[in-house]
Amino acid sequence: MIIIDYNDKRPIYEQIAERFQNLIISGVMEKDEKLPSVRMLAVELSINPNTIQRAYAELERDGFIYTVKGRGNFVKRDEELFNKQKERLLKELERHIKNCLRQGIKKEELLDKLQVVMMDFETEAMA
Amino acid sequence: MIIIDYNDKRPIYEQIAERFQNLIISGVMEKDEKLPSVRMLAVELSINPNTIQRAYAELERDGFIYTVKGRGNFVKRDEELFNKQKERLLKELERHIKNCLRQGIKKEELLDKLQVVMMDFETEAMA
Amino acid sequence: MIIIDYNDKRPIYEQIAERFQNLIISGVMEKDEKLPSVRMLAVELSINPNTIQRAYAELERDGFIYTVKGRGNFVKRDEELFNKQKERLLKELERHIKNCLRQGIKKEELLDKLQVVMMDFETEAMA
Amino acid sequence: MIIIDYNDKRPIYEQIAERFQNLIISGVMEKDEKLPSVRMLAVELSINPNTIQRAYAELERDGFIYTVKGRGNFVKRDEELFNKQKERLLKELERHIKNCLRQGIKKEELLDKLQVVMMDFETEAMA
DNA sequence: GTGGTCTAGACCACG
DNA sequence: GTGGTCTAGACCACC
Repeated sequence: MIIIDYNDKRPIYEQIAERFQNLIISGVMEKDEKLPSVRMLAVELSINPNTIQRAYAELERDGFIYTVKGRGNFVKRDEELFNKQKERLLKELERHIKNCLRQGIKKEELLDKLQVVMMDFETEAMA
Repeated sequence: MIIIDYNDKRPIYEQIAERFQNLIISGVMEKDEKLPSVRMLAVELSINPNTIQRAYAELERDGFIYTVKGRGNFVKRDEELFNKQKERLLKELERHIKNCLRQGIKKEELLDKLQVVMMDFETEAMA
Repeated sequence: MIIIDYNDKRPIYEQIAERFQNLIISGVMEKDEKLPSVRMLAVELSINPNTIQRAYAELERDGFIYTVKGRGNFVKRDEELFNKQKERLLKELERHIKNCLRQGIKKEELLDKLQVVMMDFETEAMA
Repeated sequence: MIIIDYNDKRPIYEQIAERFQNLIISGVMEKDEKLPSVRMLAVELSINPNTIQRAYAELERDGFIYTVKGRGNFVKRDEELFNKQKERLLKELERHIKNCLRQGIKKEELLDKLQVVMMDFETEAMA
């Protein structure tokens, strides 16, 4: 369920946190569903439990999961939060698009790219 | 001409390199134009000369400038390179758009966003 | 009668103990009144009996209840104890007020807050 | 400047973070003042650098300091943030006062306590 | 020299 | 068995 990309420059704990965030927001993981325990996931990914712990701490701090000591971590699903997250993503996208334009990429190229990616995504989702 | 944002999480050398890259690709800096000397820019930004040095090294490695020992650093303008850079940017954009879609942002929202940003950019460019 | 807040960071046994403590000191639970049995309460709250056990142990240790083997747990009501408890609370309040002052909250703000809360509490108590 | 209380139940990193927060909000530490380096403070308090690191990470996340890699951590001073922090403290105070009232502490006792603490604080501040 | 990440392994509190 | 904290020590990126 979780894949670590060691070529990715971002820290491992961030990759893990982002991955779960995706699973939660997209609805693949349901409300109150239990996340894998810190230790088990650590073994599975063969990384240190501390690293998982940190990813989970991040997710809890950001409101995506809640922790019950002695029981585990569970999905939270806070719609309001999801909207905030969406806005953050769009903001970042804006920054990125502007950067593209400033470096001379044409409007048409951007529109094309967007169309293609959306098409890909849909066919992928069907499979 | 160069502004450092200390709140930005990216390393300083990267900020500087990116800024010059923008100036070069957008054509503000012309072919064979001289970049500020390492020492002068270091004083101007009151940062360590090593940091400037590294930014310039990065730019040279990526083919945006060329270095003449004892004379300075100069803009290169290699069209083929610009295309590579464009592709890199579009690749990154693709990744980001996919991320948006996976987190439940609708196609229409993305298209809207793109339109708005492009409009903004054009009016901004006129001013 | 007892509500567990899983968002609360404090351990469950502490929440339960505090809740009973409130009921006892406020007089809602009378002297020699029987507390729910460990097992029944555990089932009712669907938590581990050990947790209830620990809450009761805490209450007994602090002198709020007494245990009769094979019979159950009963409210104690020891006025002297209540005074100790009061002092503990006031001590904690003192620490907190000092913290407020150190962080630049004005005397007037604190007094205002106190007045408002006391007013609220009285009208609430009447209802 | 920093004291760790090993009797305090709260984690060390939290104590350290709170202490700096106090110093910053109260104005003892000025804008852009440098905090002790992670390693130096670790040696001084004879605790592990990771623990300091975590305290600093917390402070940065909460907006009290900013980090410049390779240089150190510096005081931020964001007035808006301070107001939020003040409200948080008052909220907590409210909760606490209510708890006192519910456990039968009289209004007069609370008012007295407040007066005394404020007096203490003032004379202490003069010294 | 600075901060940031990660591992290995320990201990504690909780259920 | 669960998560939370801490230590010791290593390595990296940055300045």
